[in-house]
Amino acid sequence: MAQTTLPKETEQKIYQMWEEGGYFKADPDSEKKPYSLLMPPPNLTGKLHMGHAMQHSILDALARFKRMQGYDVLLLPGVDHAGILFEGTLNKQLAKENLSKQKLGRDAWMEKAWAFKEENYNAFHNTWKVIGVSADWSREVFTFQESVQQSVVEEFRKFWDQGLLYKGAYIVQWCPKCGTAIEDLEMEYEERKEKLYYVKYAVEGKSEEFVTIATARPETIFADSAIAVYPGHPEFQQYVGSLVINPLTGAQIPVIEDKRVDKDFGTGALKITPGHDPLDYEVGRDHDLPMFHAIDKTGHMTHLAMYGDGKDDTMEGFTITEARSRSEAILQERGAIEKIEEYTHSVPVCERCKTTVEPLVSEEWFVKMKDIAAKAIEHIGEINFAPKHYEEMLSDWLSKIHDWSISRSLWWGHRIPVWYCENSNPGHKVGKDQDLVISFAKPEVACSCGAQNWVQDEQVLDTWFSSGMWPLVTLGWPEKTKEFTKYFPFDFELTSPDIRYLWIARMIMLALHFEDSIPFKNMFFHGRLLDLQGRKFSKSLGNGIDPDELREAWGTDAMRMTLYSYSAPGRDAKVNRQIMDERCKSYRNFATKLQNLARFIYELKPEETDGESSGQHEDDTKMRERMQGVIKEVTGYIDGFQLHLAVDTLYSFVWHEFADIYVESTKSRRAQAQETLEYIFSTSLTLLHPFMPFVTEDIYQRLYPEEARKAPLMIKTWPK
RNA sequence: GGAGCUAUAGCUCAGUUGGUUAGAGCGUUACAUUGACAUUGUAAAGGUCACUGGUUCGAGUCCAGUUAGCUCCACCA
Repeated sequence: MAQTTLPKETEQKIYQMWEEGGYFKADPDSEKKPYSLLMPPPNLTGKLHMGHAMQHSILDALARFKRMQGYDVLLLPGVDHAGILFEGTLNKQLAKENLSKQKLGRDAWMEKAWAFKEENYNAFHNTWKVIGVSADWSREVFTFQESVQQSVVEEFRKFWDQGLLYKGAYIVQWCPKCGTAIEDLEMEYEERKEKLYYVKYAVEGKSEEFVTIATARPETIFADSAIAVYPGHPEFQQYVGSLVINPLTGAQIPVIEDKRVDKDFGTGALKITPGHDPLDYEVGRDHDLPMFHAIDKTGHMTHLAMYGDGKDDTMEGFTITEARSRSEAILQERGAIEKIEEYTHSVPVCERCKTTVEPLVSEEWFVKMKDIAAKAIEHIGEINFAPKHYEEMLSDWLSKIHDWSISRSLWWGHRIPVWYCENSNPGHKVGKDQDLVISFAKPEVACSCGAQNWVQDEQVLDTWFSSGMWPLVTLGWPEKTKEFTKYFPFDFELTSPDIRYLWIARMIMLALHFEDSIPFKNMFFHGRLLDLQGRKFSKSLGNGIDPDELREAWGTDAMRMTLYSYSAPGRDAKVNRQIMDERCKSYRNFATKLQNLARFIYELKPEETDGESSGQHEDDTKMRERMQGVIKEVTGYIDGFQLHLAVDTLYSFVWHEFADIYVESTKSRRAQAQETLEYIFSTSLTLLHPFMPFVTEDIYQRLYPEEARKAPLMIKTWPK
């Protein structure tokens, strides 16, 4: 007796049969009405996990359902190059071989990167195919393939022509480990117990008078350019306009007043360090304060970290942690510390590598988002969200949007397609008149110096700059291909709620901006599978469940059914391996039930009619009516993306209404009921196919060899 | 500080538009077994649907509030 729903080899054979039959392929030339589904491209790191298995199972069920309903279905697959994540993962691996970006250099590193890409990429295909995804593999897209690179250049060029791009030195969140700017959305906060230092700044000319500030980061005192107090500070107001002495550098800095200083925090006075804090950056800008950098992009102290005139009075090269304790010691020595408090606060860390993020000023590219977001807000109602309330959440976020920082100091990504004339000293300002060309390849024209001394911008684009275009680039944008005409906007897209702002909001904005259209008609947010404590599955926690293991243990169809049972829109579920096994087991048993029903109904068919009239018994009529009801219910549930209800309905109908009650009741009048038995069973098989494609196809092939020779169950007409 | 989600059987979850005795899987208990199926069947135990109030002929379902948990956004000198 089989342990799984079907032997692996049988599943493989069936998949191969489908694929060779060309049933996965969309046909833009066909007369059939289109139904297009877009696979969220998994990140090119590691293997596919339970969340992917969930997404792909849902997509596949819908695709199969629509195909059976006679649509020309396009299930478009692809993979995301996952800029920062991929680069981080690769660098970690390289570190084990004692290699690094620096050691390898760009070209050698890229070679490694492409090899790593291949490795991951192939692993993806295996998982996809074994779980039965009926995607049109001939149209698969990788976000870093050349055609997409060309599309991204067009995207960039259009933004530029529309005056929506700008480049400049702004304060950004910088991850020293990844070596790049990241966005607010790519940070998370870690609660940390640190110290809050109350530091005294002596008032110039009055050695006994001080302005005291509270800071958690004494190492940034080197880059202070002012002290700000809130307006009307009872103690410090009198010093506004005076100078105070920086207790580390000895520099004189002004005391200013600013209403952004919180009078309830610390002493009501704030040191202003425009180079290393976003709020200070703004205050500094508004007060025309100079900007200093005491910390560099690698997280080490710069030459500004001088606390005396001596050659050795420097912290240059110190890490931030080292500099902090050293600064504390020096301030103590100098009597500049009034007190130190225990202080628990949240520290921003890089979501990818958990390194503390340093705000600093860097030269980056930005897209002006206000108008783009406004248009998205205007049209977002045209998208049908499941669950409904996500529409408002996205709309809220869009209304509070800020400019999008799109450049990343990485190598794995779409290179910014901007070429500067090497000799024209592009400097740090980029304006429309700059000697600059937007181009995928090196421009062939002469630049201002008369030769072709073009150099390309060193940075790459944020990975979401290309994935935000996913619904467009997968259909050949900006070309108006026949695929684009037929399949855009997509009928269905889904994702985990985690990336609704990073990704979903971007796709909506970009499609409306460039094509005046929503990117998809239905947007489905599935819930997440969490561990019993409600934590996300992660490598570091080791709490993940490998979909491959479930598949091996119970069979693909059993795993798919389990995932559908957890697919209620927007509902998370807490599971562990045991709970998943229990569900899988019940669906594996269900598959066995189907096989046994098939054997009973078809193989143990009565030879002769047993004298009963072949006319229908009252039970038969009732059963057929009930079947009609089930068809309606299931169709309705799938149309409403309630796969969990569809699956539930079929499970209890087939097992408990049909097998347990009806089939039992026909044993005394078997011949008379035979026709109805076959009708109910084959119809159920058809209805189950989108969810349990392998078992149902396998049974169908055996029971209906004649029909199956012409066409598999996969494209049998959906019952009405 | 702002927003959202969740609370139903021992566990994990369903419960479509408010309508008789609130469901499933697993678990528990008793019984059944040689003609499709022990990967089974029959039956049973187990729920004041978080709490309080409201709307209604009628509320797990709608409204308000309370409590608890989770998530997101903003801020964190």
